[in-house]
Amino acid sequence: MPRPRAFDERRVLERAREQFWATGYAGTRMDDIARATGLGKGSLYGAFGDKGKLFHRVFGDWCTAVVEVAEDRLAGGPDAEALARLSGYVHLMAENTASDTERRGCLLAKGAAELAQHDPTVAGRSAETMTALLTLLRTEISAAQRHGDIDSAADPERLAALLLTVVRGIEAVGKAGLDPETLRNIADTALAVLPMSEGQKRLETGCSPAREN
Amino acid sequence: MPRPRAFDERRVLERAREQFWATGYAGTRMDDIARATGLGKGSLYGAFGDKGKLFHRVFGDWCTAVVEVAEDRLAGGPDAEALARLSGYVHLMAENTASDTERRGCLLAKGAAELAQHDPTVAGRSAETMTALLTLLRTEISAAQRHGDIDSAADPERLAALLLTVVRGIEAVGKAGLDPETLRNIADTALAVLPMSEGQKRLETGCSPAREN
DNA sequence: TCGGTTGTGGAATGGATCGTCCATAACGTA
DNA sequence: TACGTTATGGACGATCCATTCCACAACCGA
Repeated sequence: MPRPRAFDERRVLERAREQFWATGYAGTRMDDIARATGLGKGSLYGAFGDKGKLFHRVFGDWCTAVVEVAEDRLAGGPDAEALARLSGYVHLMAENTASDTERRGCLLAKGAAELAQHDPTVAGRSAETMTALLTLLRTEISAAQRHGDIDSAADPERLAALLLTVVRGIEAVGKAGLDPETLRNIADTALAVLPMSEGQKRLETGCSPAREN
Repeated sequence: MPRPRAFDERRVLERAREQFWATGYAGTRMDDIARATGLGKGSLYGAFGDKGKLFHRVFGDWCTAVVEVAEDRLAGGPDAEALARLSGYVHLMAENTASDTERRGCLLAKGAAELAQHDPTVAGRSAETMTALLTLLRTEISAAQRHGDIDSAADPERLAALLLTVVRGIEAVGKAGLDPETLRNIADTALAVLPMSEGQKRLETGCSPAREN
């Protein structure tokens, strides 16, 4: 019976994400979002509540996407390729930051930096996301250990935390101004220093493991 | 001849820093700073220009301090202790984040995340800071290589970039919600996976190198 | 075709915020 | 002690921004 919505909710959220991504939470005006989406204020507020709720929605979707990218790259596949999957993931993340010519960074980092301290929803969601990424990385490291690539004496939990830190750190130093080539090198180096099994020839720290992405 | 200032500029900048640190640039009101410092708006604007200039001043001082901490911990000292200095520095940075119970994070990361994209001054200053930290780390890594601790085949530039990424990454994942114990473990792990010289017994990845701080 | 319900979009509102202004205070010097 | 100069701090103005409101439009079922 009611009048149906004339807009595509997904598309509106995409536009809103662009705005928040570009100018942060405090720096984005609802007018900007209204103009970017073509919606009137009434529709915007009717559909999403208020600015905070809209941001939470966008932020949550982003976090979901971050984990999904990791799942696509990491989860599932033979143990023999676990190390390659890890390498592919870390390089992909480095490449994302390296090619972010507009220096927008990652909305997860940006949002957490701006709001996590005062907004429990943002804090909780970002913490969940970190935990999910940690689990994915740990699983793959264990797989690579089972296959005999990574030294089985190493604690997979710790190596996973290190890799997560490197991935998030690349984002941070990239935003802080390090050049793209350096960012790519960091990904290479992080993978090169992973402790390999006794039998494995240790990769040289000075050069890169195979880039398969 | 003129009436002298009744406030201590250093103290005012400290208070302003607290505010910007706690609530970010956009989230801090000049009225807050006026109240926190006890200054009236007239004095504030007369002494520091405007909100942007005041932030630049605070941000610049912070960056200087970040580099000074690194210099204190890293620069100068015998090659034989270079590895210990590196360890001390990385652990100190991890400890700083781990003990930041209010989750304020680092103003350098926060400011860069919020403003670097649109504010060339902030972008430039943060990039300078990264470069300075890189240089300090590279120098120490070279020293540790000379002394035969770190594998001399490794590229010190790359290892320095990796360590910088880990340090900044710890800050990022800490703000994103990882627990303090994990943060400390990350520092341990990062140091444990550094490529050691042939003759050196490789540290176990599962446990920590000596903590001297 | 018609009524009820919900969507739409722009005008209006109320509060907050940056920066200015100015009357006054405090200091050094003559 | 008197004067010129700068500091002080609170009131003020102009702007901005999140949110609400409302008159109207669009759709669906009867």
